[in-house]
Amino acid sequence: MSAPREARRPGRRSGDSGTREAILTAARGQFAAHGFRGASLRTIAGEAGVDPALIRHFFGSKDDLFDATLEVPHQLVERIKAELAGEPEGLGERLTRTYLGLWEDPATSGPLLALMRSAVTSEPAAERLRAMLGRRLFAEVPALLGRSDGEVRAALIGAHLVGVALARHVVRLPPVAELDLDTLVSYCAPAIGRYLTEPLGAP
Amino acid sequence: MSAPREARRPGRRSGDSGTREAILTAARGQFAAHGFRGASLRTIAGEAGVDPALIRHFFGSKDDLFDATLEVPHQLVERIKAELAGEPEGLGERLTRTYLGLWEDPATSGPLLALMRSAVTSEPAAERLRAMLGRRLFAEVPALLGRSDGEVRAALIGAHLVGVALARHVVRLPPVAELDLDTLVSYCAPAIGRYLTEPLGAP
DNA sequence: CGCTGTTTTCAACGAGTGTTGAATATGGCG
DNA sequence: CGCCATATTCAACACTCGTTGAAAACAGCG
Repeated sequence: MSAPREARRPGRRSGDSGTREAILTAARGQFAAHGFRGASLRTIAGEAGVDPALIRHFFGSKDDLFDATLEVPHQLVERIKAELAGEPEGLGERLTRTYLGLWEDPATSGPLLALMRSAVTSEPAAERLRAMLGRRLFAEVPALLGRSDGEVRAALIGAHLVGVALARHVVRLPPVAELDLDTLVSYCAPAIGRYLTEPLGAP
Repeated sequence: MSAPREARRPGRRSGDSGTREAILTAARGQFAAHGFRGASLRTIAGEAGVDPALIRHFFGSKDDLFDATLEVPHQLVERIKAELAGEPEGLGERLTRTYLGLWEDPATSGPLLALMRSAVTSEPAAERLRAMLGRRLFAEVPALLGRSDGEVRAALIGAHLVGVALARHVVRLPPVAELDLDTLVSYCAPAIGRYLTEPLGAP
């Protein structure tokens, strides 16, 4: 089934063993699959073909390892901010396509899953998410959009999109999970667009 | 800090000790706070002022206890179905107010939180949620709405509302969490209404 | 009263957790 | 070559977890 099981003796390996990266990759996978609490250092180490003690040597505690995993989402926030700075024509559709597209690519969906699974279960992780979104995204949206109530609009849009991603990729609810990306985008984009431009509140 | 610590000796207690209900209440609280994995039988038992072994005596395994906790959400599904059967005038607003209102009342928000936290982290719980929504809600929506694509519409509405509830009550994202219910409903209701009535897809 | 069934605690097992200190091998520098 | 820093494993500690079998106290019925 898996790699040869000759018990490896201690000591440094030959050549450029990309062990550090292997651990990070395994950690992302496990955090994405089971959340922060559900993922165990022993499983992560096993998947990386490594002793658990090595994780501590490289990263310190389990929390520190989780932090090291959160670099990618930071880049994603930047990507969305860049999108918002573009021309407002068709912004709603581009936004939903970009965001939902991030969930289709395993390379980016992994960290997003990990963040979601962990933020829902552990308060410290939720705090990190709040800080990341609040300080780095919402704070700049009003300026980018040229509207004073941009923060609320951004939050509503985020809530809707996250809800769709959750239904599609976490709970895998049949109707939303089985649509292909293009039709799903065409369904959601109008609502997103209206949150961007139309007046808020009751008519 | 807490109750008197006289070590209680074994044996039945006097009178009608509502212990079974106490365990259920504590379980709901802990599952809501930490999800299925994060909640421990020992903590639940401690909060109910009871030995962990008593949980097994009443409910069996931890999974069985969790199942016993899921009665309330079943009732909530029925409540939403009743709403959908009402007159279509202003249905969007009534729906979002009803659903988001469920999250404001601690009695109903507890089980919802537990379900959400657990469905996101554990696949069996997600399966239960899928079954509950798929069989008991989505299956009947097309008939209730008198539209063939009612299932997709219901899923999109659900995704949006769940996303808002998640932002407001789980992650507690400032803009959405701090609005009072009425304005929040007035912001979201139009989008929900359009998912109910307007043609789906790109213009 | 005595018997039976239910409720309750106790003590413990076995597995899994994060973490730690020490031992061993390799790489690269002087 | 010799030396030090780095990479790697091993063995173990101190917990916590879910689960279990048995014993003790009470309730209610005959």
